[in-house]
Formats: sequence, structure tokens, C-alpha cells
Amino acid sequence: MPRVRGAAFDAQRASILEQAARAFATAGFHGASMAQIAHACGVSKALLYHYHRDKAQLLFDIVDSYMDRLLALVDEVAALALPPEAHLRELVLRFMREYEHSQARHRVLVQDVKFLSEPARATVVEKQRRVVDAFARVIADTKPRWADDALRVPLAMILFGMINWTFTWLRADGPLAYGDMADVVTGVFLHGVVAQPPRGC
Amino acid sequence: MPRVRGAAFDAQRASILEQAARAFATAGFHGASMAQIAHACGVSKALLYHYHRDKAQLLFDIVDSYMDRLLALVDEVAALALPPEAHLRELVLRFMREYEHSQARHRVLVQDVKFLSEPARATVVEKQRRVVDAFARVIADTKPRWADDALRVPLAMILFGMINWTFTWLRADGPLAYGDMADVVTGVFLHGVVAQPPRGC
DNA sequence: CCTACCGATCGGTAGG
DNA sequence: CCTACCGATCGGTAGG
Repeated sequence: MPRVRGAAFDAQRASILEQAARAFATAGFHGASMAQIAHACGVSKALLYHYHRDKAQLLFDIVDSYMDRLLALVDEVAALALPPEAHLRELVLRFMREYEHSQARHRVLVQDVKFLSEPARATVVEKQRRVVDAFARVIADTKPRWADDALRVPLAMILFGMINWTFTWLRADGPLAYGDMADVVTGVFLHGVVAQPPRGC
Repeated sequence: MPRVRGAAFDAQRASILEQAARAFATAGFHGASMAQIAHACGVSKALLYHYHRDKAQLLFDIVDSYMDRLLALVDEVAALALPPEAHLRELVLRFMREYEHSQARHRVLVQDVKFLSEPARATVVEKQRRVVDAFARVIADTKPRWADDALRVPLAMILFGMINWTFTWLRADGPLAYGDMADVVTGVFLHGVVAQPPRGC
């Protein structure tokens, strides 16, 4: 029985990243043991160390590959060359769809990046900065009421707050779908909750 | 040298809660050891167990007392009997001011409540539910564009996302003050970022 | 209110 | 001599 070495290697590596992300998401980086992760993967603990130098490297491989996916999303939407409000709406929709089937990875990104060693953390934070900056540029194109340059990033962070907080409470199997929530998020961010505009007609 | 037992007891207890909150905030619940916390307090590890049955009880005492403080804030603002938009503005301002000098407690509330035992967690979650519900009622009073009852809580969660995410990136010593950020958050939530209203005049 | 410890489990690595 | 893997156990340290 010949083995396709490369393919099996990659598949097992992907399986380990997925199971480790789930374990870190539910128990936290320090609360999840390598033994638990190995058990969830159906492999020996020693095998984990064949694919990842140590526990911190496993965490890094999860969040760094996830940030690459989010950066790719940013580029995909930019290629559509949409007008500013539609561009932002599409970004929010695609990000929330991505979160929906990456809940564990996303939770790990939010809660465990601080446990990385400094050079590894800096790599991830730089990629996060590029995503935030891409959102900030699109927001600036919508001609916001706050034109102050010092508020560019804070406005983007307000939007990320709306998006990122959603996955802490929204149930994937609940009555409200992620896609519907993306519409509400974009609507509130662009035009607010209140029906009447703030300035008289 | 007579000892005023009650006062010293309370002061030491408060000191332990503060140092433990800092340790949990930076290292996570499982990453912070009882020995580290004891050292930060300048006391023995055994003393910690004089005030709190175990590590989980210490975590509970931090977040439960913090939720009591947030519930008190809700009542204080309600007593002002403000019109809906001003009511919401005041709630956001006072919550963000509270976060400013409770950064460690707040971080612990967000990231470590999941490590409590189920009855303890339920107690905290119930208090969180009451805070969210209070915000949802004020939001409903502002005559939102989304009148659907199923969106009452999601709209409140969007606002909490904006507020709660802020403390993950806003530096207390930076150029942007929490009070200024509270104004921007309320402005975006009520009327959106875009200067032009969504409906024609 | 401390020192001295425990049963168990941690992340990581040995030989084969 | 290599890569891919296992059962067993290392030195330290966790909560209590």
C-alpha cells in the first residue's frame, strides 16, 4: 500500500490545527493540554511535536494562517472595485461569514495572541494592523461625519467591535443568521439605529 | 498594638481582589498562579485561601462584585429620568468611565467567566443579562429603524461590542480620552458614521 | 498567617 | 541513514 506522503502530511497537519483551535477556544491556551489536543486528534502527543516545535508554535500556526485568510478576504473584496458603502457592506458580510465557519480560530485570535512570544506576536499584530488599515481607508471613503485623521483607526475599531463581539453571543443554530446580522451591523455603522436623521430636513 | 480586625480584613481582601484581577487579566485564569498572585500581594499563598475557598472562588468574587457595580451604574442613570437619546449617551459615558479605572476587572469579566463552575457562571450571566436588557429598553425608546422585537437584544449587543472592544486597544495614556471615545461611540450608534442621512430630504 | 509539603499533571523528549 | 511515529517517562510546577 503506497503512501502519498505529502498529502497525508498536509491533511494531518490541518486536522491538528483544527482540533488545537477548538481546544484553545474552549479551555484557553494554558487550560488546554497537549495531551488533550493529541487525544482529540486521535494521535500521540509526540506526533504534535513532529509538526510543531512547541505549544506556542502550534498557537502561532493557527492564528497566523487565519490572519492570512482574512488578508486574502480584504484583497478579494477590493478587486470588486465597489463604491465605498457597498465596499464596506461586502467586507462586513464576508468577514462575518468567515467567522461563522471559523469560530474556534477567531476566538483563539481574540483571546490567546497575547500568549505568543514577542517576535511571533509582532508578526500577527502587523497583519491585524493591515486589516484594520484596509477597513479604515474604506470608511474614510464614505465621507464620515468625523473627518479627523486621528479618528480613522478608532472608527475602524468601533466597526470591529460590532463584528467581533457578535461571535461571543450569536448562536450559529439560533433564529438570527450571521448574514442577517451583517446587514444590521453595516446599517447601524453607516446610518445609526435611529430612524430620524440627526440633522433637520 | 491592637488590631482593628474588620477594617484590616476588608482592606486586605480588596487588595487581593485587585492584584488577582491584574494577574488574571495579563496571564489568563489558568496562566496566573496562586503563588504569583500571593507574591504580588506581598502575602503567603496560604493567606489567599483564608479569604477565598479556591482559585475559582477568587475569580467569582472579582467578576460578581464588578457586575454589582455595573448594575448600580444602570440604576444611577435611570434615576436621572433623561430622554431616550440622552439616557443612552449617559449610560455609554458612565460605562466607559468605569472601564477606564477597572481595566483589569473588565478584561477578566470578558475573558475568564467561562472558567467558572456552572452555578457561579449562571449567577454572573444573569447579572449581565439584566444590564443588557436595561440597555435594550433604552434603545427601544429611541425609536430605532429596526422595530422587530427579535432585534432588541442584538442591537444592544452591537452597542456593547463597540464599548467592550474599545478597552482592547484604547490606551489610557494615549491622545484619545475615554470620554471622547464615548461621544464617538454614541454618535455612531445613534446616527451612523456617514454625514448624509440615508433617506432623501 | 507561614513553611513545608502532597497527589496530579504540565510541556516536552528519551530510546527504539 | 532518513521520516514518521509510538509507549513511557523526564524535570519542574501547578492548585490546594
